[in-house]
Amino acid sequence: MSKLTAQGSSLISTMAINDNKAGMEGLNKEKINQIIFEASKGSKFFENEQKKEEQLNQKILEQQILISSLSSAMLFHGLKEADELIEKLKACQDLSHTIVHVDMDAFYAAVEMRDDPRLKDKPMAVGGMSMLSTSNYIARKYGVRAAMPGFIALKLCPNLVLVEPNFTKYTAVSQEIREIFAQYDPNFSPMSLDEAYLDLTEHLIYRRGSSNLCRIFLLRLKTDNSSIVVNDLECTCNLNAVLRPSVINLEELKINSVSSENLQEYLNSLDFSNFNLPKDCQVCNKKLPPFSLKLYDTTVEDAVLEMRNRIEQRTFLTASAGIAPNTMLAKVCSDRNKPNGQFQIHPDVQEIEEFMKNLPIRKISGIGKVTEKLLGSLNISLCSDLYKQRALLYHAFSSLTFQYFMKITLGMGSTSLEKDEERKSLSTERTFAEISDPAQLYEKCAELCQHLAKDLNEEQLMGKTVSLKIKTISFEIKTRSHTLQCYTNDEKIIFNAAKQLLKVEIDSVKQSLLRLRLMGVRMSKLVPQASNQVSIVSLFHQSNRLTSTASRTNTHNFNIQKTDFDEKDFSTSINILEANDPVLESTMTTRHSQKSLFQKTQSPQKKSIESGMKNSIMKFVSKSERCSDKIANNCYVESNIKVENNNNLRNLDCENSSSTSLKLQSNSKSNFSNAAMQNVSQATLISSVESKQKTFISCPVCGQQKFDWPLDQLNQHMDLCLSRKTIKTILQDDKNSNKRGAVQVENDDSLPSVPKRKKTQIAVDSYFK
DNA sequence: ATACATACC
DNA sequence: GACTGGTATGTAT
Repeated sequence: MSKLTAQGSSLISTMAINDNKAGMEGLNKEKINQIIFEASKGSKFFENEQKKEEQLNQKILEQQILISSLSSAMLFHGLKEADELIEKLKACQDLSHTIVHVDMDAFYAAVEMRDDPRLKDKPMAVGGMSMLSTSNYIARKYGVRAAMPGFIALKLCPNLVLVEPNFTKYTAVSQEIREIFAQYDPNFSPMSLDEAYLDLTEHLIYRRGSSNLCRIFLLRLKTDNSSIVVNDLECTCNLNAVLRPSVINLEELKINSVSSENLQEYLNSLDFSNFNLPKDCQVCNKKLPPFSLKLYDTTVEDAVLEMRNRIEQRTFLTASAGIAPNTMLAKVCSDRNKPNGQFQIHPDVQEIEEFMKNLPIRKISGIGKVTEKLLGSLNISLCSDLYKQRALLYHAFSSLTFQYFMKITLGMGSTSLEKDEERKSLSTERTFAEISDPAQLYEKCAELCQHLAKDLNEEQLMGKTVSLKIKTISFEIKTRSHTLQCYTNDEKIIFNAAKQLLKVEIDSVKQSLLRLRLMGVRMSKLVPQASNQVSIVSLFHQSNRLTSTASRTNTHNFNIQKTDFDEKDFSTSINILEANDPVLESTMTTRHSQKSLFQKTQSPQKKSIESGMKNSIMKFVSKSERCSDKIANNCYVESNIKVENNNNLRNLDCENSSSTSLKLQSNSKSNFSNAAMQNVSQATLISSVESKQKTFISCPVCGQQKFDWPLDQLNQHMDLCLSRKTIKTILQDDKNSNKRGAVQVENDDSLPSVPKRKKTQIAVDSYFK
């Protein structure tokens, strides 16, 4: 602090170099900060940072005032509350899991160095002049790091080599490491292309009972300690896939006869030239490299070492790992011995306490530079300080944040990896050279909406809330959002909403221009698009056929009549695109699209088995029970839904149309508008019978029938029915068997640092395959 | 429901 | 000269 302010009012603390990252210890921070400062000062960006800094200082000031106004009685109360919470937390501390966080070392940079050895001894970074994704360890010595603009990095390190990112390549490598992860935890939780959490608890049980053979792997012989050296003539295929089966096969009997203690020695003594092994790789035809055999123990350390070695053999890249009883600690541990190392915190309260004592709060995932500074003003810099200042924290922060802090100080975190929650939002944004011409702004907006609609369609999603994000040339960020009447992924409807949000902003700076450097569009409140909308339409036809009085129903009935926005609220002269026929047809296939550099990808298991309809039912049901106990219930709900769903389909197929109904989100005027059809994605459809322009609808839950039941009323009715009847019955048994303690905080759900994955929608039995 | 801020990679 | 892009979530209103 003092050093920074000593340089004048100028240097911004939150902008200063962050030496938190591995490989950045003991830098000449002062010099680096000076260079960053010189490169930044006077820029719009810098001015905005100053503004933010002032706001933060203001917040700190207010916090100080609040703190100093606390009476000793209040402080005592805070202390009491804190201690009570801590007791409850301790009571439900779970040390029975073995969580591992695996993180590739300088991932993008490492891939580039692997593929271009000329980079190996040079400072390099992946990214461009305006932003870096990552840097190698040589560059880090100069203070060059991820999230730093390239032009500043070049000032810090004039010899820095910039490499354009190649995401296709990183994704391919990511695929390879995930294949390995899956062998240790099929339910692993990827956080980005280069890192994942694994729950090794089950693997370790299996491992302890496994034969030595299962724990022997091939390692290429290294000429030095650091990295595998490959020459051009040698095979670089997956060595353990190509050769391990034959080696193990040949040696099986002997290996089984040697005692575990002597086995490694025996493996070292083997001379493979005597073996009848292929000399060349059957995949690439190149010469197979010389190798040794390594036996790994049944311990966690060896399991993780084995995994890391296999990653290296497979990708020629190194990974670091952290082993601990929860995700929060595992994450911190994986950073401890980076690069190419691992660290374990054993499931022991004393050891955890000892570890937390001197751990800087900034190391905890979820505590960033702002929270660090905020807490710094309360003399908190280590995790143990959170405990010391617990009485203050109780008063200074929301109860959620307070709980989060208390959990940190106790070294507690999530002990399960709840996987693959459906995404909550999808967005696209672009930075550009200043645009202020309204026509061009609308044009940009249209582009973004087109992009977003494409992504939504590729992911088979529809959303309800459209948000516009803008960043002015002075880096001020604004978001404006509007929730539509119904779910959509139609480009025109999205644009119609976005353009009107944009219009308000353009109009609001009256007499002058809205000058932007960035625009983005986001869709949230997502539901899966019914994957079989076409067949649903045909089901309408089918049910019509069943009813002699049925009137014609065709797709034109579903056309949207007007745009979703109220025209009176957002009258606009811009008329580039009008909302039209949203797409009714969609395919059954689920396509994956590669998104951000860091985005998690969903597990393949899930996507392949879900139909849109089932998804929507799951979504609907889960919403009501979102906060309840998860895994067990979900499995149960899941299987019930499956049955119900099948029954539904059977009902449709046969003539039993006694219960005919449709649950739709509120809708208007026309019996079944197009928008309503889109809402089928979150509908439970059994069947529908139309007669003489009127519709006879019955609730699929209770069977109650009504003539021309207004959709919003039916909706409400079904909400009630489902939540009251279905869910309650389904969950009744579980509630009994799954008693939940009075301690709310046991569940990590709402805490910032916890990697959140909601429920597992994979069928129960797939776990055991 | 909306806006903004913080955090993560 | 130049300071990203995508997602989630907490806080405040």
